[in-house]
Amino acid sequence: MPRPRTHDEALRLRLLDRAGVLLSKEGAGALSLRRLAADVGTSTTAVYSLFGGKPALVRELFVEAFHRFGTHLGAVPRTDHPGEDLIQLGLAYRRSALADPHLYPIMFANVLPGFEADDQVNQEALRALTPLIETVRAGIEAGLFADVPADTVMLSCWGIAHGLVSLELNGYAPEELDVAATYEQALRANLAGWAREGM
Amino acid sequence: MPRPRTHDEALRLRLLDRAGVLLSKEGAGALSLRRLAADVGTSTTAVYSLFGGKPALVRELFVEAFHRFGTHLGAVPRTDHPGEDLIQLGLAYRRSALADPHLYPIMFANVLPGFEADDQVNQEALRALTPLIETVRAGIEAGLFADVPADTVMLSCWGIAHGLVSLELNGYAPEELDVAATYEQALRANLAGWAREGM
DNA sequence: CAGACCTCTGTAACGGCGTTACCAAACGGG
DNA sequence: CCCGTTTGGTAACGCCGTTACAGAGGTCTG
Repeated sequence: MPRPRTHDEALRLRLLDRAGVLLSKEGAGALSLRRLAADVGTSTTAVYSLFGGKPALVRELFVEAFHRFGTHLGAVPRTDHPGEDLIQLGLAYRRSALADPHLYPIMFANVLPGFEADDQVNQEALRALTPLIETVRAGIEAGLFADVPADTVMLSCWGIAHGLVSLELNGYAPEELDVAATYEQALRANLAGWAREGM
Repeated sequence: MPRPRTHDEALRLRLLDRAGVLLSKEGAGALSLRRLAADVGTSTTAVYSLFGGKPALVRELFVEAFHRFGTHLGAVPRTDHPGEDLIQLGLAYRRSALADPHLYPIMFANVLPGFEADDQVNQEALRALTPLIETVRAGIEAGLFADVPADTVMLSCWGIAHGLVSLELNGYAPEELDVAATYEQALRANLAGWAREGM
């Protein structure tokens, strides 16, 4: 005999949406339950009914961020050239991060105190990276890389993309540098470094 | 006719030291002025007299973190082989980050709300990376790399190190992988990718 | 159709936070 | 010796996340 869900779903979406906007436009410090509730026209208690608290709401943003991220990566078409596919994945990685820059630190830096990604949500999140894994595997099967485990190449590709994007978002890219071009060059260099001798 | 500095310097150091310990052992959420003052046996007002507020205290931790970081990097000897020197710098980079893992996000992720590194402190901090810059320049002069700007190679080396260390600290390294070995492999691959054709 | 019941959500409170106003104490200079 | 200045403690303010409590409003039962 529960009360039927009336405004719940709509309110839930409005809260999540507004939380994302607050985060994207004003950063992590601006995301307070009181302000969020006031903006949406409800009370802080709603967050506790619908989510369970602030960390739980942040958790939803976390999976949402990875979902968008996975969409960006999944949109990259697979061709018969895994090497070039990896480059395109890397470019999509950066585009996704720059699309909403405040979502990126939620995924990869623990920028929201009180929220620690548990193993379950983490593994769920990492599914966004399956295009990367599969393309690395395809590259190995195509004989592109030297004899190293797939995880090694995968972590290296992820690392260079994450590192450069993270540095760029934190303002550490030299001003006079063409960041986009440098980024792509670095992706290609990293890939070339793993190439089988003579390729 | 100012009152002489009596306990100031000692109290100042005790506060900074304790703040570093709190940060390293319990994370960013545990660093509150009230707790810090209580632990050191003073009052929160002392922080305002000695530093000017919490962001100012965090700023001191920020420069301290970069100072230790620069010490680690500066301890790497220069040889006649800039390529190998770069690898050793990369290894020192990771050692430094793992030495006190909670200091690393202070430098490169904005994990402390309310503190944003201004340009002055940022440029001062980046001096810790001068060994990296100089070694890249030495590599270019030695003809190690293809014809690309020093900043490009430098950013790439920094990016792969930062990216892998950051992923490792956030628990994203696959468990079955030998992270240290993979890290060094990735450094070498990245370097090889920039190498002049036929080197 | 009426009343019991459960869910939802607003009000108000609690403890903790950073910050600030105020003030007593401590020391150097005249 | 006392005055001026700095230091740092007490207490308050306005935030925050969280929670106890109560009222409102649909839903099933009789």
